[in-house]
Amino acid sequence: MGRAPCCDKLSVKKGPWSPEEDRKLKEYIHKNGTGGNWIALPHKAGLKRCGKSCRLRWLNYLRPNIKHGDFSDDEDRIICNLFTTIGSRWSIIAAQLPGRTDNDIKNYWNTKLKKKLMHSLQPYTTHNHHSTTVPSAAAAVASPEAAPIMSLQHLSSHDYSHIYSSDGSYSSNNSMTSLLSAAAGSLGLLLNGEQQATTCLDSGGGHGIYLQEPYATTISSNVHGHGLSAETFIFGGFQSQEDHHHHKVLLLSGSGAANNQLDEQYNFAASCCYDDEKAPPLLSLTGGADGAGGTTSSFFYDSTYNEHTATATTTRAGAQ
DNA sequence: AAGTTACACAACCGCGGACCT
DNA sequence: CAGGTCCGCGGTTGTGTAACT
Repeated sequence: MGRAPCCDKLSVKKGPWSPEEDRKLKEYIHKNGTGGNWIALPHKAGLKRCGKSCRLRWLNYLRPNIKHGDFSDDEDRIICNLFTTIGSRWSIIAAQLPGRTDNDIKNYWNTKLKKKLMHSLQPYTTHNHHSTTVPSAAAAVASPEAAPIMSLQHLSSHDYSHIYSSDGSYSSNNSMTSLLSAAAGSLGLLLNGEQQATTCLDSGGGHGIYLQEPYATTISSNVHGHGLSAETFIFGGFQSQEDHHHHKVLLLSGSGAANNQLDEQYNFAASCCYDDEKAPPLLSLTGGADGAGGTTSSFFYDSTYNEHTATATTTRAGAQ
């Protein structure tokens, strides 16, 4: 048989913790430790709380050396880098930031950092050089003919990539997609309904995103053919201008493993765009992928990238 | 001043893997 | 090995408060 039930859900208190409850919990843990059993702890400590609730309160708030308050620029950078590398693995990210909890970082990302990142990618129209609203990728797809080409302010107008949705129905409400949409909008990407099959890695017949040659290097993949979702990942390419001073990295990112018929396995880091003459890279990009079912890809990038050392290849046996 | 909306943060919920009996 | 609970995680919701109308 197993263990005793966690707690009597009807008799436990919920909601915000009172100072008195905090005091009891702190006192108990200081004297006895957690004892490796959160379920039994509240009863022993004289608290009418679920063990899970006690654990959360302790780990996220009462534990010593917890850091509250503003995040530093360094912390921002670490969070951005790790998020784009491993996704929303908050506990792993928190492990890299002493004093910060996963919950803290998660909240910070959702409420501030994501917006901050978006704001740093403010677009403008390159056709007439006046400010305009950022069109989401989804909106651009819905009305491709009306979608203005967007670009970063410091990128010249010829420095475009075009991004395509295979069926023109690129849309999703998941947050990664929203981020990517906004990023696409600010990176000179134009979505429309055409398909660029030659560089397609789409294994599921769904809404792959394709970078138009000659700039295309890497492609998105829709593993299960259900549009963008948590199981879907996108990765993007990069390009540079001839003068070696302006490097643009397209933010199209994600990570994941696909157990589809092609047995593709990917583990990607992400990227962002930057102009190394104006600012250091916001995010870096590393990664690679391998596929046992006929797909091979390699993809790497680092902050010392230049057009001679960086490569990105995407090949798919029998798919061309 | 009152009502409404937006935001930040704390806490809860449900799931999956680890573990116990 | 099976059946059950525990633990930790990530997503979501709830709550308090500031800003706005």
